[in-house]
Amino acid sequence: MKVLIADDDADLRELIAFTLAQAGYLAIKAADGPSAVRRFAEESADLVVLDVNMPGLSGFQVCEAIRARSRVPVMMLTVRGEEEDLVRALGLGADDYLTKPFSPRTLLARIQALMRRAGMESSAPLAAGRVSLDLGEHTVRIGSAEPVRLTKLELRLLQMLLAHAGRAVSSDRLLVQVWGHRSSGDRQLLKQLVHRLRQKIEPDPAAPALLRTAAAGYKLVVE
Amino acid sequence: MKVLIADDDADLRELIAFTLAQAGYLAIKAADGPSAVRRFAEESADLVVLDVNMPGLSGFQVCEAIRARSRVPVMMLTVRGEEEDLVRALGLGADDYLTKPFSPRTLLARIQALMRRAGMESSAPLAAGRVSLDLGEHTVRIGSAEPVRLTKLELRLLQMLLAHAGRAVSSDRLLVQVWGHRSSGDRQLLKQLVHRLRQKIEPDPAAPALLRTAAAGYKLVVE
DNA sequence: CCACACTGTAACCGCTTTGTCACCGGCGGA
DNA sequence: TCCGCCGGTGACAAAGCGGTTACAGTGTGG
Repeated sequence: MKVLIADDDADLRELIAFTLAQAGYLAIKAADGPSAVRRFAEESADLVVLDVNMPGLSGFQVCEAIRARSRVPVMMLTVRGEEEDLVRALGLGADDYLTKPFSPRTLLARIQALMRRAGMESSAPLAAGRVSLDLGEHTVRIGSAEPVRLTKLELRLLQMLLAHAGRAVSSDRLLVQVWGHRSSGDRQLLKQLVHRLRQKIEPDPAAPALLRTAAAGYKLVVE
Repeated sequence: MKVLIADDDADLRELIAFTLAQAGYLAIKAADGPSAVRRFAEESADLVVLDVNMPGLSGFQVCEAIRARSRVPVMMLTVRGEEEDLVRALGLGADDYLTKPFSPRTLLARIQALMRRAGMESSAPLAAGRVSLDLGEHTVRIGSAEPVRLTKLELRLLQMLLAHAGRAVSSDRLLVQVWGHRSSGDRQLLKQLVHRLRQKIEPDPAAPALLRTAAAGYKLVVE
């Protein structure tokens, strides 16, 4: 599930991205209006979080541009007390509206509510290289092979690796992202999960080509 | 369009009623929880505005009662800064949430947004593939077979699956949408309901062809 | 009052998923 | 060399989940 986050405040942008990534969403970031519109088109996001005040194009203009092409849920962010903004945003077809400051939990709850409302449980598959993940169906497809069914944990692991395709992800981070919060001593779980996943997706599980061991963690190889 | 306004603060209630009346809605008023539930049933309102703090039954309880019977849009009102409330309200199936104090314009804009959204959703098709649902008669017809009578819950379940025909709908979402509240631990209910529905609509209930188990939920197969 | 339909609850089965343990082999440092 | 660490592997037990049967409570209509 891809969420586009457009905000020129780097701190806030990263905070939102981190919160959503923890919740299993794939965060796509943009720092200004024009790049938000571009990235939306490129990535075909499933939900958009838009700051009202952005350089280039305002959140309103971005919202308008997006609405011209798509009915994807849009959540607008603005500073407190600008009532005009709220009315304008909802008039432009935004689906929800949040005033800063807000807590990550609040944001997450509303985003989940929007997703639920939009009926977007399943969505376009995530893909990188020959690996494409279908979150709705809980399957991966490697190249043109038959899709393989994955369990919840396998799916989550692969999703995290896919989100950082080509780069190594540390064991600690994977533990946190897949299980939520584990002591770093719990490598055994990860070891097993990787093993099981390799059995499913590697042509030769003994010589991993896709899911490789990397410095202090693992990485997904996409050529 | 009828809007039910439930708030024990007479001033606020009248203010909201006046605002909505100006905008062309028919306002129905209730001053406490039990009368809100009663009036909702009597008047079959198209949208509900609920204060969280009310005598008799809290806004949450009223929301739960309404969700048990209807998917009408619900907007909750509460005092500022009660983050728990927000999470809880959205979890119970409320559609929007506003913190006091708010301006009448804000309320109106959000209510109109909710109405718009509800209007879009109500156009959801009642048929897909060989499955067609008659909400008035409480029946389904599979292909050209005889229509089958469904119970209230079976109808709701099928309606939800039909709204996302071909895609998987998670158990949690089905629980919220069919029963209205329910914690995700209550899978037993869903299990039973699916079983009973399959007995009615599947040619061979032991090998489901229409209502299939999918990743973390169920889906309706339409070829 | 009884019969019936509807809904909720419990218990059981079989399969899958997940957590845990034990062991192996390579590698680097004491 | 010996030892400990680390990743990989196989095996097994615990937990979870879906399907099913059975039964209890409730409300309705005859």
